[in-house]
Amino acid sequence: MDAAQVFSTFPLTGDFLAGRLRDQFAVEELHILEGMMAGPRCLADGERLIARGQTAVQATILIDGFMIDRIIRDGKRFIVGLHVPGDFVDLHGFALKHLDHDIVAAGPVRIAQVGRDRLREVTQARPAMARALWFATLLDAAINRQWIRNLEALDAPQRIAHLYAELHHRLTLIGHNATRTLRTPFTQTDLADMCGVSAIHANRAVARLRELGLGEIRRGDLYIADWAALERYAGFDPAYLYGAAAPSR
Amino acid sequence: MDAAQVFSTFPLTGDFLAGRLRDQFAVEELHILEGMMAGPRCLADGERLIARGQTAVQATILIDGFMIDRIIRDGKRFIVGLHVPGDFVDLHGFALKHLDHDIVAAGPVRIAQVGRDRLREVTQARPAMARALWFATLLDAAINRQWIRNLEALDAPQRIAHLYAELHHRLTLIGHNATRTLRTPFTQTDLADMCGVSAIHANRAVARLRELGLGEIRRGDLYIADWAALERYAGFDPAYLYGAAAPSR
DNA sequence: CGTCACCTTGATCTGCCTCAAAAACCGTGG
DNA sequence: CCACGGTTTTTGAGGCAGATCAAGGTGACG
Repeated sequence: MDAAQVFSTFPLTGDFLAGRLRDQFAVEELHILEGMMAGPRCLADGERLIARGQTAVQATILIDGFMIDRIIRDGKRFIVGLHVPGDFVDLHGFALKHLDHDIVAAGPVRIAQVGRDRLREVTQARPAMARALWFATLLDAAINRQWIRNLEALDAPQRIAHLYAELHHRLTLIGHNATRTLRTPFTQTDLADMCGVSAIHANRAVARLRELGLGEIRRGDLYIADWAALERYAGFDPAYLYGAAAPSR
Repeated sequence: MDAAQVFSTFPLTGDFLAGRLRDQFAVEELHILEGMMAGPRCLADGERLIARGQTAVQATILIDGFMIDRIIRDGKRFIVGLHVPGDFVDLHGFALKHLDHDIVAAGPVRIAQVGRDRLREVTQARPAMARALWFATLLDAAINRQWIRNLEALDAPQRIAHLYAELHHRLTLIGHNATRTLRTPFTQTDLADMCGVSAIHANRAVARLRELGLGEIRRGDLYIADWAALERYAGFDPAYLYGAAAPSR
């Protein structure tokens, strides 16, 4: 099935686990998944989908655009996660009952949703589906661990480089080919809050990447010639994304 | 059932989800869980249980002691997670097939294990068990998110304070009452690698906490009079640990 | 064509790093 | 009981990354 077919058959869930376990699903299960989702529905830039502490009554898949996991404390914002199309953005809340962070649209997005009870039925009737959803949340956790390592190991320009390298790989897994340009809606303040630096320093880090000839970031969009050079600079190793290709060791 | 009874009846798994969902299990399921584990078995300080990339053939519960999730890169060590008794330390590997980090004993530990196939049988036969294990991995993820926030928000003394506050709460959930002393096997180098600072700076951060009268850390053991003061200093909010008590908002 | 959000630049200050070395502690064996 | 070697902790000095405060500049859009 080529990409166009995937999206006409599975307009809501066509990206779910694409490049990961998607190939291993029975076609029947892909249809069950698609059939249980209601939508699509749009959110505007900055619109909050889930508030911290709110009881989770549904699960949400991101179809188009980006969303962030956000913690606000003492008026300061910290971004602790980032979602691309095909991600279930609030699945952690399904088993935890509520979430410890907000989930917010970064730029305009399209989503689809399924109610908690329906989701529970499906997971109980189909262990394979439960395993897939579990897997999806563990992918989030693996990315979290990598973010921890990045914050512990990298300086500001490297963190930003790593972020874009990660996005590039995650988008490639779902068939978005960003060869020379990677478009995002992120402001430098967003990048700063993802990387744990001040907005001013994020600006200087972006300038550094430009000086080094590794890429040019303008209004969130990365213009780049040599992805391998960027990845080398950031110490990027895609193993933690659990793409379908073999693990790096 | 009081604590002594729990440990004579469930010597291997008595701490699993204690203070969290444990109360909601059917007694029968607690026995199934206990019965499937083989052990206990000991590991010495620094001994590696799982290597990054290794295919996961079993799941391991920590009974006594501490273990860390470690990534080594270019000869430098980064600690991306921390486990206390009752944690399944390598459960992420069960659904992901392999892990992106090593799991290592910090100090001597006791563990018990179950084979992958047996675990799969149990989770498929008992959706409640599958949900519980899923929940346990999501708890890890919630802690990861908090670590990301800490690295983004706190300076070195606050990070160390937060780490001990977290440990105190996690140990309390499983019935370890550390009122005036919290004993750990961590060197200042370990603390440094968990907090993303150099060992020398970790030492100065420890000294800072002493100066401030918040607590004295000697060879990993924290001597403390006022936990509330430490938590205030660290900006600690236990909501992310999903203890049985109501969420903080 | 003005306004608002975003990006850029400069200056100063602090936290943290690195290199270097000394002191305290711990287990071990004499 | 003490001497010993290795590990861990402590201290000092110099330098860099990143925070903060304060202005400008630039671009998108009504």
